[in-house]
Amino acid sequence: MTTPGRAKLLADLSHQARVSTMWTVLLHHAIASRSGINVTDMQCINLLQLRGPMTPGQIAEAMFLTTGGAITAVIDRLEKAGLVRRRRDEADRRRVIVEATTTGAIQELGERFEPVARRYEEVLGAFTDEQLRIVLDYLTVTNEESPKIIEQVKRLD
Amino acid sequence: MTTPGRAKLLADLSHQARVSTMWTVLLHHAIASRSGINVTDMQCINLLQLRGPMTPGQIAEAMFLTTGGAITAVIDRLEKAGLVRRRRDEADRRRVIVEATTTGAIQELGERFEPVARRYEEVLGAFTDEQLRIVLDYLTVTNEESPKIIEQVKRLD
DNA sequence: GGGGAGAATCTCTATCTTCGAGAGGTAGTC
DNA sequence: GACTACCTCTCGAAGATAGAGATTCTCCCC
Repeated sequence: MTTPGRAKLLADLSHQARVSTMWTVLLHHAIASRSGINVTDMQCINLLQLRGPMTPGQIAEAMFLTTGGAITAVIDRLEKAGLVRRRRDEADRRRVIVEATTTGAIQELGERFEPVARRYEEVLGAFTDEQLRIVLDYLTVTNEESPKIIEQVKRLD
Repeated sequence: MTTPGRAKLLADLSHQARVSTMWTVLLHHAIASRSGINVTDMQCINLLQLRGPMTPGQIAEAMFLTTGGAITAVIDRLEKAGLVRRRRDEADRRRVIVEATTTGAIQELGERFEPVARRYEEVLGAFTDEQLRIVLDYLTVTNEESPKIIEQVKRLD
């Protein structure tokens, strides 16, 4: 049963969620800008760090870019900067596996933004364990749903 | 006092939050791609809808773009598409105020992605009112903090 | 061998940065 | 008030960078 109170709650949540996506994108720009790297390139690193090694084709599909032109150039730049590594898939030698490196440049990149992570955790200090577990639930559930929503958008027309 | 349980909780939250930012950026690409508009242009509309009218200079600063060329072109494209409107600031005639329109093209754009919003609310169906209030709190607090974090990143070097 | 998949290369276009011009505001001086 | 010098804000043009689309090359599978 949807009470008036809940309808308002959902509307407020939708609004704040949308505001949140705006800040997220802006924060990405800020970080990329300060790192001297491209927003696209940074997003590619994120992808590789969070989802593990991928082929250029998979990266292209996930990021809405073409294999030729875009992705090859992205990987070239990142490889040159020592942030990712290309290696042939020995099982299927047509394929290339791209993976984020784990030392050097990429560690520096991470450490550079430690203060941001710390600040985030400070903000969470206002919440009890019990409350944070609920927030964690929320994030986990929406994260699981996200790829499906993106698929839905892809098929919209 | 930080218990071992809480440390794990914070680490999990940081991780899921980072995953969430990744999906957010990908979702933005998907939506822009499907709307036949540029990611940058869409982010600009978001900004104007959520923060109200701004000058080209303010937009440029927020979006990490230069006033010349980039922003002028973004506004030109959006104005041509009927999504924003330019008007002179009568108080300071050097300034231009850019604002999102409220009818026509921009409404269609919003309606087009109704299904996404509905799906999001469906996901929230698994949570009680009480839990959603906590999530709303979380989003509100982090949204208030975001501009400060972005400022912090800008000043990092 | 022939068909197909996956990545890289090439050409063309779109978008962004840099530099500079022009219009408009502000403060100091007389 | 009027003049000057300096600042702020937007816009325009030329060069640089990133992305799309088509083609080529290597490798897999039948």
